[in-house]
Amino acid sequence: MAAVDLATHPGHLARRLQQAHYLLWNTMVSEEITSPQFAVLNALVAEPGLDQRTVGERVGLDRSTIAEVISRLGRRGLLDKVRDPQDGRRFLLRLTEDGVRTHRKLTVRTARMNQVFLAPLSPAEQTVFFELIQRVADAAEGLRNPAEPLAAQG
Amino acid sequence: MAAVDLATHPGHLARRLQQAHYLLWNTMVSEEITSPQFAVLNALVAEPGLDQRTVGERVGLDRSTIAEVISRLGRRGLLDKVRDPQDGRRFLLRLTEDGVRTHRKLTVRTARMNQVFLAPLSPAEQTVFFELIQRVADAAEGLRNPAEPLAAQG
DNA sequence: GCGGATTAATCAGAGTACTGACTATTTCGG
DNA sequence: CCGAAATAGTCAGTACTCTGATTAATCCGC
Repeated sequence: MAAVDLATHPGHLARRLQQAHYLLWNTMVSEEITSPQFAVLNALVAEPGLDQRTVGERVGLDRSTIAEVISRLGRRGLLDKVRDPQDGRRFLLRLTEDGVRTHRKLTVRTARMNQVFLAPLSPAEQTVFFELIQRVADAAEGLRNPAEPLAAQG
Repeated sequence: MAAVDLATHPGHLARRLQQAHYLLWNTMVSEEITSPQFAVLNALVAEPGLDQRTVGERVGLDRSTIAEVISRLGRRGLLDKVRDPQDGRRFLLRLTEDGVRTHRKLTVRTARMNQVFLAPLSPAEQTVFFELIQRVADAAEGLRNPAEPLAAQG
């Protein structure tokens, strides 16, 4: 009997947390626009004219995934994609009016959903919740991209 | 400028946390066996002979996903699947020797990985981290399956 | 013991997410 | 200015994740 308790495995908890969120999003926010899609809309509201790669960086999606998400949003007429005249490798992204409207509508619903989602925690606990998750995620992302070249190691 | 700060959105944080975990798992634990696959192996070490649906329940995966995960583990010879003679709808699952060996090996590596992943938090913070995530996830899952029929509600 | 409801599993379809290989374009050293 | 390196984006392949529809087997009321 060498089984472990998955409740002490942060990866397992992270997955369960995300699943629970996905479910609530589906019922309280939108069945069409997903959470990552909303994140992309949001990034383009904040900084219109970003290129695809940078949007991915802002919302934490790799080049392949961001390409698919953007292609879906484009098909639904929520954003436009034009070649950068200054750099023919880039596509510049900008929300359509419909995209802006959709973002506005979902922003309200998302706020409501977050309240329900976090309701089991007191305001003080919510602050801790955000802070701890962020610290763990930031640190792990840091392991990925070693900013400074490491010195010799055995 | 109506953009929101995604750092205050638990869904976004959950996704980032999971991605960070995925990455670390890949480098520190296994490139072949994924974290959900390990969860299935673990469930079958704890309770050999479970059926597919129950395994899904234990690890938090729906019927479709668990079917695919199990089919992959079966293809790799890590588990066996036999019809329940008592109930012809069910498949009973049991790890092969190779499956048990793999679980044992990954258990060690997973423990190491969890230490690295949680290193940014003090032991006290780690406890809080687990507790808060679990409470939020449990509550959201509870919204999904109303255990007892609710009384009248306005 | 027949027939409808329930339950276990599969299948089709959509979306997210990664890696590795490739193409197109730009940048920069000589 | 030419060619190598770097960069943006695409494509193929794999895996996870959900929903809704379908199939097969069991359960249960009569």
